[in-house]
Amino acid sequence: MTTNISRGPYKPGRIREQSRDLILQAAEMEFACHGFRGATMQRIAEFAQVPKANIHYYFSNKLGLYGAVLENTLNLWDTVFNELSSHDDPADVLGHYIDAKMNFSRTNPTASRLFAKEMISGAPHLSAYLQQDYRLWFKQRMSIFESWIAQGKMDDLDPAHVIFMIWASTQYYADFEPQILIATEVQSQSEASYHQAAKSIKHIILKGCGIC
Amino acid sequence: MTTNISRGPYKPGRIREQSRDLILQAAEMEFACHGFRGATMQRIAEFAQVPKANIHYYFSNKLGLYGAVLENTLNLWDTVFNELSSHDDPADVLGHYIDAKMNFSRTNPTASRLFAKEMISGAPHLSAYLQQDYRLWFKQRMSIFESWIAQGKMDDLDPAHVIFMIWASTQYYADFEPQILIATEVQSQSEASYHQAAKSIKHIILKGCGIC
DNA sequence: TCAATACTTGTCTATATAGTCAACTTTTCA
DNA sequence: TGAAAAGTTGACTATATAGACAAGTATTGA
Repeated sequence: MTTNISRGPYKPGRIREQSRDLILQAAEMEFACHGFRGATMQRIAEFAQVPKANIHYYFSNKLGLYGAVLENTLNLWDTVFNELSSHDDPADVLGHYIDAKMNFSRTNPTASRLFAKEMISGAPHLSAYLQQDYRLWFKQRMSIFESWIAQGKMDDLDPAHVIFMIWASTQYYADFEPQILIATEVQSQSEASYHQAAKSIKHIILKGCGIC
Repeated sequence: MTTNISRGPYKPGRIREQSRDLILQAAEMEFACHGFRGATMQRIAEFAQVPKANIHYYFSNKLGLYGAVLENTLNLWDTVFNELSSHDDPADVLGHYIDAKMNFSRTNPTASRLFAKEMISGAPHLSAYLQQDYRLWFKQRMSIFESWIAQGKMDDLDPAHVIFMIWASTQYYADFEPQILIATEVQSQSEASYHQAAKSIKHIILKGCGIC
């Protein structure tokens, strides 16, 4: 009857959480597939099976929705990032990290693709993240590699390139799936095939870095 | 005065070629940055500094333009693909191929990004290419690796994963440039830094595959 | 040089899209 | 149980976009 002023103080409630999650999930798919500009609110609404106006009830606008999706994704990344811990044995640490990253590619391919699309577009919405958390993480991990090199536990390689190779190889299985499916002549990548790929990557990275 | 029926038989002439190239170049940038749906004919026209109507004189529609851009890009790819030739010495062949691919990433980053975007979107416009040329190329190169393995010239690894690792690592430097720039704390990747990266990749791949 | 052909472009149209809004229903809790 | 808050949604608007078109200019070759 009266105008709905809403946005006042609200009671959390699970409806809000559920609806937001539903929309975020649909948005992740659409943004990952078509990028920020190519995605449409209409298609997101259809995927989520809610009217378009409902999206605008939960998210300020398209950019706000995209930001929320990105934030979700970055939280997932951070979890995997931290799997590369400091430890005495490089073989253990790197082997474990490669497994964790491959597992992420397998279970969160859409998040991986969303991130890749954003990067390829020049990361216009990620500069804050890249300058802060990512930069710090990278520096810290670099020093781990450097101490391994100093201790003669691995070859004298620029650690940056080793990290890039691990990221590139593991994300490839999520991002370039069509190419992989056709090359390997299967309909879909199984858990076993991911496992096999991880094994090959670990073999090449560890042996290639002189870690054995 | 009279209606322009054009599209009849035409005389080649250099104007046509020049204008088409100009538009194709602008379109490559726009499509690489925003994907097929996110790209707009208006922005392509602005980049190329021609009126939008001019684009429609040379290309049937947006999809036709995208197809022409993709075809251009695939021709470039094929050139680099063929650098992986059959030869007795795996170290020579792979080393040369990695150099060629890195060189491609450095000199054609936009082509690499366009291809990546298309892949991440599920390669809806590349199925013909993937099913034909690519599939054939892949099979042929697989057999080269297999013969090396049979001759004990390299470790017994699934060649597919080795090829994927080379592609992933080399394309990473074009596709994920923002991440690389921030991690390495430079403003732009120099030819020297690409060379250094290629050296690291060659070290890890060759040693990692037991080719020495 | 002149007519036919190739090329250019301002203007227009139909449609798709982001976002608004007010009326409505459901949920919550005192 | 009832009123306030939270959530839903159909209808609307302004704008952006792909594409058409006709009237023009430039180029070419007989």
